[in-house]
Amino acid sequence: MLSNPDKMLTRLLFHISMLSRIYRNDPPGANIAGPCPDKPAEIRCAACIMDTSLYFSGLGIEAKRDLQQYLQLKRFRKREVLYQAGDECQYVYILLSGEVKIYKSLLNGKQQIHKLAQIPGDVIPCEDLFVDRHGSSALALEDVSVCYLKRQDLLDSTDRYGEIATCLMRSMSRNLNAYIRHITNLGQKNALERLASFLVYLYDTHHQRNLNRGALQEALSRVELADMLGITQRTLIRSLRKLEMEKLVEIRRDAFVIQDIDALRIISHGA
Amino acid sequence: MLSNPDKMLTRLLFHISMLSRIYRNDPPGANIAGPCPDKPAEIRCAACIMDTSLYFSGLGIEAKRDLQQYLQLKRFRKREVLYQAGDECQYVYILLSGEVKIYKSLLNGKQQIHKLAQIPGDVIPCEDLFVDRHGSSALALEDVSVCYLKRQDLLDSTDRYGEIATCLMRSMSRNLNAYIRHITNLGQKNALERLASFLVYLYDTHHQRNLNRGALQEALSRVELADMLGITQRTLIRSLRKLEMEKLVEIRRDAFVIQDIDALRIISHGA
DNA sequence: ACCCGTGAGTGACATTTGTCATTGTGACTA
DNA sequence: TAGTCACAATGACAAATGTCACTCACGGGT
Repeated sequence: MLSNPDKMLTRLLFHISMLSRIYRNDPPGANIAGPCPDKPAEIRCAACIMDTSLYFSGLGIEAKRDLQQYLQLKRFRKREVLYQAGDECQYVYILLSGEVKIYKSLLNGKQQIHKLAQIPGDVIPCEDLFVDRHGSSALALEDVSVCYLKRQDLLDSTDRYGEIATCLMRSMSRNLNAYIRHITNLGQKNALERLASFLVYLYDTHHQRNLNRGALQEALSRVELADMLGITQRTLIRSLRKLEMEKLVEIRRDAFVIQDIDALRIISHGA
Repeated sequence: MLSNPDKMLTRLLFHISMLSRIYRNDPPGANIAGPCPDKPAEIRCAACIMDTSLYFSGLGIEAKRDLQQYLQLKRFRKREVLYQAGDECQYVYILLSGEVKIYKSLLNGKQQIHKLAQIPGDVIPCEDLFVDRHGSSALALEDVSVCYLKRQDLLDSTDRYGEIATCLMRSMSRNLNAYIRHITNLGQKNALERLASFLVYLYDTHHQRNLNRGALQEALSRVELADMLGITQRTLIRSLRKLEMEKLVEIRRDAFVIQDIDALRIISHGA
């Protein structure tokens, strides 16, 4: 089976040579040692990969270079923790591939997933950029690769290049709207409608990223999906059953297959 | 009865003369015509009022001046609409006094209030800064006064002065965290816990603004409060009854009087 | 091939929440 | 002072959701 994230990463690595040249304003034929010859190519590529980011791709060369000096590459294994609520908020991560859940734990053991980072370029943690300690926890749902840099370095870079601030603001703005949608779902919709909304979201994001249209893979367990939708596992499965009965979606162990996206959209908007 | 918002505005107006002097680097005794002598004092004051804003007070003089040229003052009557979802997103408002609800309407007529702007300096709409059309609607819950300027002027100003971008990012960051809290409340708490959370929030924000500690006035109707907490009016009132029975809060027609904030905090964290 | 662990799914019942029609209450007006 | 209006509050019942103990199914390791 083909693993899309890895494929994407490979494609990105392919572009490194061209991009690193551009950053240094070298002529096309020049030797591509890159600006930091002491670091392995994988790390040098970090900044280049930003070109595929939804937010950072529009940056000018100067700004990119400025960020590049701080950027490092890192991988997290499936189920590995990026950070936990209460930890010092030292690093900012830019997602390259994989999926990360960001969640808050309550005293009674419940947890609320408030964000899934899955689009390359997603900034983690967007909400804690100006906070000393993390308010949420982050965990890799699959193998994940990220660029990361010190939060303070990013803020410094932001001061030097206004464009970077704009990128961050766009990212935050996008997040704000995603949160508003989430709030509206949780506040005004019943379990079935929330589930339909999630499936529509999944469908749309997969299309947006041109992933295979048939089966929507999702790394969340049933309990995690329930934690995100603000329902219990029991209710989630009841709702899944119902959508399956009505032939709107096919439920596989590891993926969902949408059979009637229009009907799902209608349900998600509230009966 | 003493109206706090108006009192605050009066106090702000009192500071104008001093502040406008500072902006122009005039000696203390100079004539205070202000940088825009063609506009009435009320409008000129707009920029100065920013000094009391949670976000803009830290700006340097140059940045403030830059913003000042665009700022205008405006008042909205109780129940007046600032903007509606779908409208062109042309202006940005900075709250001076009063309270504004920001909400999303669903097709089935329900509405979800996702934010109450009530702290002087709150930026409205924080989430639509990079969007052409409003995603939510905003309505004044009481008489409201705001500074406002064109969205594009603000963005231009942001490009010239990085500090302004930082202010906006801090504001957005604060909003993000407020939304995350809201999501967690809606997703993981029952009606009683949500209500307790709201009362605690009300208590804390009133204290933060040094309002009278006894009765917490709230401009929301019961239905609106229910719309914010994601429950129905029926359930809201049931929960209010329960807290009243247990002597944790006294319910007046126009205000809440907290009787046991610690117990409320415990309830709000989930049993 | 078997065991075992983890997560998915189920059934029965309790509890919470929603629905809807109706009544109560205070504020404003004529 | 009565009339009127909007909002607050209630009762009875229906529906949705949660709880909890349980079974089922798959995959990995030995």
